[in-house]
Amino acid sequence: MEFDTSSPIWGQLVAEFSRRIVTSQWPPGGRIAGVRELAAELGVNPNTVQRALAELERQELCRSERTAGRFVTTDADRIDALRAELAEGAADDFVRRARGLGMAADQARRLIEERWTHDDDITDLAGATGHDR
Amino acid sequence: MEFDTSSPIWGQLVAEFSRRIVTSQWPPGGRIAGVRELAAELGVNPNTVQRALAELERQELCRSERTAGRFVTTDADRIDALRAELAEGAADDFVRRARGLGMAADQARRLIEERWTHDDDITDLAGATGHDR
DNA sequence: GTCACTGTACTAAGCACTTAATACAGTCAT
DNA sequence: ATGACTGTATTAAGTGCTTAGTACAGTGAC
Repeated sequence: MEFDTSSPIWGQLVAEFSRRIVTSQWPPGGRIAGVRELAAELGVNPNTVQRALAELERQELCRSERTAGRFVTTDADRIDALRAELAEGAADDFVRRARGLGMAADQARRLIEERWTHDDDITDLAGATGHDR
Repeated sequence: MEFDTSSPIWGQLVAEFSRRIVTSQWPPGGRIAGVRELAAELGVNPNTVQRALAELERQELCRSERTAGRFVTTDADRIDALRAELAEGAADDFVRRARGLGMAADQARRLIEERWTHDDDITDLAGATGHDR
């Protein structure tokens, strides 16, 4: 997996593991691979994985059985709440950035619709909110 | 200004300064306050401001007159391109995160519309993409 | 000339993150 | 009992970010 060097890897792992939980890639009650195995899969140090999982545990998204391994929570409400948190976080980030650029609601909506299908198109916003010329 | 401790401040300054340029808060050709003044305004070290402005210069968004100060580019096309880059970046980030959560296009659209007006509402997504219960 | 400003450069210190390398206690199959 | 697995803890090293402090060259007003 590729990581952004400009923010801590353990934080990016928290996001990735959370995503796996809400998409049931890591199903409720399922056993999570060991820190050494995850570290090898992700290409990072076991200590870094450990730190990310400790944070997931703090959020009660998983629990450690100490010697048997680590398991995803069986609390479906907690998982649904996590999904809502992540969705709202993504939406609020976009709204904050779009408003910061001075975009209007319909402009933002059109932009999202456009980027939804093709992630590597080139969009020309020049003139829509641009300068006098 | 408040900064996220989990990513470099100079990078957050690049984003903030870019925002000021595309919103004409820093108008084309306008003089940019000195590094010491900006640092005092933002509550950071002048060295950190310097690093952010050096990056803006590398992107040809401003140029240094060495002793007279620093000025925003007068190239309106470059500024329009920057606005498009920032808008697309925000949209692509949201699309990537929303798809990663398994959201459908109309779900994503509704979520954005909802978060556009009220940034601190509580949205209940439980059941929309949730578990069997 | 003097003074106040500009951008720029450099050092030293402190801090968080990441890594490698061990080490230890508990569980479980054999 | 032995060996292989679990989570967890610790140390040392290297790196990047941020800060404080200092310094220097060039410009312009007086």
